Amino acid sequence: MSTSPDFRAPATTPERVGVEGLEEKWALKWQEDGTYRFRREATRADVYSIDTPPPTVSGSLHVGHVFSYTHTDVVARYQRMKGKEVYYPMGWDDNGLPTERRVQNYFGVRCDPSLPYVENFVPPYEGGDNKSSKAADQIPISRKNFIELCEKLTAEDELQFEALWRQLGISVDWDQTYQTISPSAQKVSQQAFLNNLARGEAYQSMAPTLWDITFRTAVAQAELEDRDQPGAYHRIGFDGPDGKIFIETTRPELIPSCVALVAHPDDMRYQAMFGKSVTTPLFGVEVPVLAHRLAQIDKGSGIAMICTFGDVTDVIWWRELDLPNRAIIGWDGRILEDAPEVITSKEGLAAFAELAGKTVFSAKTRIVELLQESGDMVGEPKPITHPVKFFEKGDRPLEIISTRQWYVRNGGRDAELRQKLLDLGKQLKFHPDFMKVRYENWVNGLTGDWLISRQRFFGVPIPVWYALDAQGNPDFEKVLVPTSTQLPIDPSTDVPDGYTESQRGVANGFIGEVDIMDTWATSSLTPQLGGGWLDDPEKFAKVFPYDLRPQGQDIIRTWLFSTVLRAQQEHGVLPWSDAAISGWILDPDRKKMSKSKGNVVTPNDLLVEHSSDAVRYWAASARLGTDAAFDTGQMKIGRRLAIKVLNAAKFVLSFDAPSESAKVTEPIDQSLLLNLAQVVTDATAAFDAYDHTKALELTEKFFWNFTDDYLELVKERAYGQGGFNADEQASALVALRTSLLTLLRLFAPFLPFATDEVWSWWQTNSGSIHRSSWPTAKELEAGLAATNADLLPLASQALFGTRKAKSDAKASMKADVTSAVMTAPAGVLERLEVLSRDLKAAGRIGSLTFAPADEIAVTEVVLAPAAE
RNA sequence: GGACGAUUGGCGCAGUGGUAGCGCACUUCCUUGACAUGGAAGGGGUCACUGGUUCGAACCCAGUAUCGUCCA
Repeated sequence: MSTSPDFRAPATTPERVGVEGLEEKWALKWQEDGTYRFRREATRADVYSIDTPPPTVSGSLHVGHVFSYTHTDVVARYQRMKGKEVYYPMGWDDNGLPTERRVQNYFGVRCDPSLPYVENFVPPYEGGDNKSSKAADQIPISRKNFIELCEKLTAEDELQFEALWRQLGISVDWDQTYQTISPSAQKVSQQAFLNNLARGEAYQSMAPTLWDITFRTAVAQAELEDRDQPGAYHRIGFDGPDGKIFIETTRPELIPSCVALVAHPDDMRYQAMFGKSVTTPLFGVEVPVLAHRLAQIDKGSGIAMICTFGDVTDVIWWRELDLPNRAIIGWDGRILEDAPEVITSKEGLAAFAELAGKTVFSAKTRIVELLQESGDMVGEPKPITHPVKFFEKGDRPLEIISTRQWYVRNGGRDAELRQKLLDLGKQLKFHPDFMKVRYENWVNGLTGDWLISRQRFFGVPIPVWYALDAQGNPDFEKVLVPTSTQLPIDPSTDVPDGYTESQRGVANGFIGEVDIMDTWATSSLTPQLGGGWLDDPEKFAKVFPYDLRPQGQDIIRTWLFSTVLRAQQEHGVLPWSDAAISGWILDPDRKKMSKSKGNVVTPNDLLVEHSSDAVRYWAASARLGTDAAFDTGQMKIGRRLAIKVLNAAKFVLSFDAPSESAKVTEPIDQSLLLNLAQVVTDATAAFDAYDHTKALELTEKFFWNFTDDYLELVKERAYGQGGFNADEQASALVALRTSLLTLLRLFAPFLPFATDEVWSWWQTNSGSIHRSSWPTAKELEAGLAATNADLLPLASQALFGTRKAKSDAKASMKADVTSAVMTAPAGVLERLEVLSRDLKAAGRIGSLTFAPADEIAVTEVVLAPAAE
């Protein structure tokens, strides 16, 4: 049991203080004491819940992690001290491609689902260099073996992450962890999908799909990025009724899949051609010439060939102009063996045979030769640079192929849902507010539903089977679903109700869906995963909707958006009330730090070198949404601050505790507490507005004023020297201890190690400072005369005058002054005279007189002869 | 090309209408009994540019430039 903090409590201070070793000591103590454990008996109103996007465990630890997680932790600690029961779980994102990739490189294996499981499989090596190794050198293993290795490696990675967070002092409840691939996560993910399906929010569709040929998987809009690539315009003639029509294309290899030519309806050059037909070169296929607003008059020759499919504009044309599908690119990125049925001529089939089986690249080379031989191509290819769509994790251009995929409605094709999501975005409080625009831009820019099928191995299976008809062909309209109690399932090994395993793949039997879900389909459920949606509904009711979602600005369109979407579908509400967006870490050249640039610093070394409090100080000095420079200088300041806190505390606590009856009677002491009360008020307001940097700045500024000026000013009185009586001494002691008690708590969210260290010297009956109460202005101001507030800044100016006089005289600050005259404007002079005795003691001034003048200064200083 | 943000002393930043601030670095001084992992004093900026509003602009408005991020 702990009691309220008591400034009179006796203290035991160490001989020497330092920040070394505090991390190990306190991380252990907090763990033993369960300092950050969530107490679920709290009411919902008393809970503050945080939904942190789980870090990708297979990614490397990055100083950016330290940065943004500190921002969140500062808020968590503040809220805890405000009396909230903080629910701060930690998840591990071990689901998906990054893990697959890392396992391949780390163990030198790759997944081949056709292989059987091998008991006690030993991978060729462990601890790969994390560089991409050649697929040919990797040993193929079964899906089950592969997944076992994924799980083994992620478990190791999780331990590393946890150790770092503990060392950094992130106040996570380590009893509340979750993974995005664990059985319970799979259950949540599959249940949410089945709910989507039941409500008509999930559907399957045969559609042109952006396809990464390296990963052999479909890719969603959120995972796309444009990259400028070299290409070349090939000028190619199509035979028309009135002679040749020339197009310029970067993809001549797609001529066999050409379904039409298209020009802008206003383009005068092609008015006469609209509605007529032309014939494709080499393949002799008749295709129409059509008009569409998306054709660019000023691009190339102004008329383009529509293929199925060369780019996303082709997909739009294909859809809007109702064109046939003549796909020629397969899942492996090679030209299909069979030509489209529309190619019937002997010459056409012969030309296609030249391309069949080739990669897109080789097919392009060959068809250019063929076109040049036939004279259908004019001149040489004209090099250009143009934007090409890539999978953000891929390194080859995406192709568009037609496949059956599962989709989740996201407002991209539904104005009503889109508006609903925009409205929810307006309700969500972004910090800083301007980040909201990124969400709105994304929602407004959605062009289609969310494709969630992935043709990968390590992930959450789409939990459905399909019935097979009498011929043994799948009937994708007959979707067989599991019951909730069966989850999680793997359709490739589990069997739907009403069937037996022997019916798998046979006529009138069933087959399992082989695809897994997009990682976002699970990651968008972190509120549900972390809060116990299915397993612990009682807890879920206490933490959902959450109070805070902290995250980076880069994942607003992915993580934030998809989480809002799923919460809207499942619960009809926002998943959180506030979103705190951290900025980037920039290197000294103002470039974003990233592994590929080789400018990343290892967080562990930083924490050891500067201390965790110091690194936290640097991170906490950056405002939300603002990019911060990686700055070890700022860490050194943080380290100095932490040490200063320890030393100042040691000094204050070196005096005997004042008696029960002691009161703050001296005007300057009252002024100190009144000024501190204002800091408490302002810092609290700043925290409530998610402006932690302002709270830190205010506290820090006051603290330096406290040590540099106030401590010096009342030192003599606190020692009971210089002719002060016991009441006057006691007044200083109460003020000193009360201030320290308050300052420690104001600093606690930023410097959790140093502050709890001091707390343990002193508040031995009060438990951890991190479970103590946040200070209030009210408790400081009680019984004080508000009119004294102005004295502290005046005292600082007066001390400054004294120091300047000594500094100008090149004398030691300790030098005795025989006499001096302090000047100040008339009204101020009376106030300063109140401080006369403290000022004389602090400045070692024998005789201090006061005189009116425009400015506060110390003049006519007569230094005592230096004593030998 | 669009959206958003930034531009303040050598560096990193604060400052949203009333005579430019902080930290680091720099110069000089002080080894004082909490702290040399310290302290004191000092030098250094026409607040990116151009217009406008205003008695008054780093701050509000319009435009320009440069940088960054996201999206095309």
